[in-house]
Parts: sequence; C-alpha cells; structure tokens
Amino acid sequence: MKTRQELIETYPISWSQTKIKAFRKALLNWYDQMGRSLPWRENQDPYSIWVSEIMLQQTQVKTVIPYYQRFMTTLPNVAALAKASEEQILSLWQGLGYYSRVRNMQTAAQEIVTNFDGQFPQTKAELLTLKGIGDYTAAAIASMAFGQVEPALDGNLIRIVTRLFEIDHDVTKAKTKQELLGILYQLIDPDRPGDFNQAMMDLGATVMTPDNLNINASPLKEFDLSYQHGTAKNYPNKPKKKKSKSQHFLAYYISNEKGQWLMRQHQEGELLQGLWHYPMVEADLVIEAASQDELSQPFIEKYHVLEGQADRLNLAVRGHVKHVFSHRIWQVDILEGTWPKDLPLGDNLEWVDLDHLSDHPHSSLQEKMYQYNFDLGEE
DNA sequence: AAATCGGGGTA
DNA sequence: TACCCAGATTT
Repeated sequence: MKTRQELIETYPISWSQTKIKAFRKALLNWYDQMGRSLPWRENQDPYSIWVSEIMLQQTQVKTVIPYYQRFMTTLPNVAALAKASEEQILSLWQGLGYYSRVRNMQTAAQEIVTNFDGQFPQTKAELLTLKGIGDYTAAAIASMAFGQVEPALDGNLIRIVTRLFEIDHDVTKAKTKQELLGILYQLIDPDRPGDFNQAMMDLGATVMTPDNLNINASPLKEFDLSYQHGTAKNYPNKPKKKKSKSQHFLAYYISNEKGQWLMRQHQEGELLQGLWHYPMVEADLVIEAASQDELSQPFIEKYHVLEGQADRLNLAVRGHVKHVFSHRIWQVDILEGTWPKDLPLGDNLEWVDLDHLSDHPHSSLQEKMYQYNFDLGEE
C-alpha cells in the first residue's frame, strides 16, 4: 500500500488550486443545505460512527436505521458490546445479513478494551488493525470522528470520481482504487474531511446515482467531464458478475406433542454460521444415497439423529421456498413430519417454541419458512 | 486476484 | 433478470 504522498505523486490531477478550492466549496455548500439528517450524525462519538459504518457496508441507509437505533439502545458503548453474548449480537443483526460483520465488530470491541485501554484509536493505521475495519471504514471513522484527512472510498465516491475524470479503468482492480484514492487526497478538504466524505456520499446517494436520475441537480456539474460529454452512464466501469449457482435443499419441519419444532444451529464452515434453522440438507445427497421412499436417509447420515428411524417420521412435502444470496440461490422444499417420543436429539439440535425464539437467532430464509407455515395454517 | 459472505430495493 | 448498496476477509 502506497502512502498518501506517493499516491498524490503517482496520480496528479491537472486542476489548479483555485479550481480545487472552488470544488470543495461547491460540494460543502450543497452538503450544508441538502445533506441528509441521519441518526449517527447527531454527534461525533466514534462508537456511534463505527456501528453505523459497519451496518452500512453493502446495505442501504433505509434498511440500517431501525437496526442502528435498536443496537445503540441495547449496546450503547464499546464495553457493552465487548461483553455481550453471541445470541444477543446475532439477534440484533438478524435479517441484516453478512453476519460476520457483527462477530468481527465484537472481536474489535474486545481488542479496543485490551489493546487500547478502552479508548478508540484515532488514526487510520491503528483503526486498520481492528477486525472488520478495512480501508474504507478506517478512513470513514478517522475523518468523521477524529478529523483526520482521509478519503473514504466507498461505492459512491468511486462512481463520482470516475465520472468527474472519465476514468474507465476497471474499478474492481486494486490499482484503480489506488488511483482514485490518489485523486481524492488532492480533492479532500483538509478543514472538513469528515464532511467532505459524507457530502460525497450524500451526493452519490441522492443526485449522482447509478441510474443518473437527477444529474442536472448536481452541484459538481461544471467539474464533471462525464456530465459535459453526456457519458455518465459509462461510469464506473465494472465487469459483469457471474451468475450464481442454484442449489436444491430439503428442510425438515418436525414438531413434537408439546408444540415445539426442531431447529439446528449452523456450525463453523457452513453458511449462516451461528443461526438457527429447520435442519436442512442438500437434495443431491438424497438422490444419490436414498430411494424415493427414504427421503430422510441423508438426514440420518449427516446429523446422526434418526438412525434406523427414518420410517417413523411420516415425512411429507409441505411447501417450497426460494432464497437468493449474493453468490448462490437456494430452492428449499419443506418436509413436514412428527418426532417419535422416545428418540433422543443429536448435536446442535434443539426443540424450540415461541417463548424461546429470541434465544435462537435465525436468517431471513428461516423467517420465510416460518411464514410459509403460518400462511398455510390460516388457510 | 478471485471467491466468499445476506438481504432488500429497483429498472 | 441484473445491478446496486457508506466492503472485509479468506483463499
């Protein structure tokens, strides 16, 4: 990673100091009038900013706000987060996705307590040592909470800068990000670095959007080559994503006479680690390993809970749910069955009822599978 | 450098 | 559908 000075020398821009100052003024004047009012902007507390930045990774502002409010009320400071239970932090994150974010955040909270005496580190370099804080988030916290002159290069800034200078390099490449960072070190306002970053993000989110809807309202029009040439839609240059693979799963909705249902906690190495779902298994294993009337055989092998008892579950297909991840698609058949009273449970399996649902955080996929049952039940 | 990791909102 | 969203970590 090159230093700030090396980046500036490697990627100099042709603008005069006068033009650069005019750019900063146009941007910050717009921000002072049109900037969004958001919960985490009520103060400059680094913890508040940190929590919001982690939640906002690959997640839209509108989605984050209610999660942020609840998280800050429940775990209002670093010490509280460091001490919280796994169930609690996952429950606070339930439905938000990318669950390693909150696990990493708790690890970082513990690092702050032990390595930094409970005080938030103030430089980008120190922030980068914390788990879950990468180049963007380190710069965001350093600038917004501590006034450090560090550009926070997120998707908004990538889009704006590539348009301003008509940079057509592939923005998924590390070298292109270095180039954009070098340019931004020259543009960023040293007197208001945090506001500069947030102004750029607000502008990207509301005016200079991917679909380019309100480009005429941009305060940066006169600085924007893509606007002057009508080429904004070409930026940023990003290769197309590969199609995600579809996988077929079976989920087992199994109840007992107490009105409880069976759930299994996903283990390390599995998707949705730590979260609770109906026990699930890939249907391929079923096809390979069992005949048509022994659908539960792979379930037996995988979880060792039903050995020799497959025919006692009275399994029947109840419904189907589709769930889309960023990198794969799950088609899930739900099989319903009942549990023999004398059969013990295997590892990672528990009986759960409504009173204990909050102790068993689950994904949106599981939420859909619940909903499917409720919908059917009302018919 | 490329793959992994959620989920929701749009066109 | 396909793309985007205040990305970071692992392979």
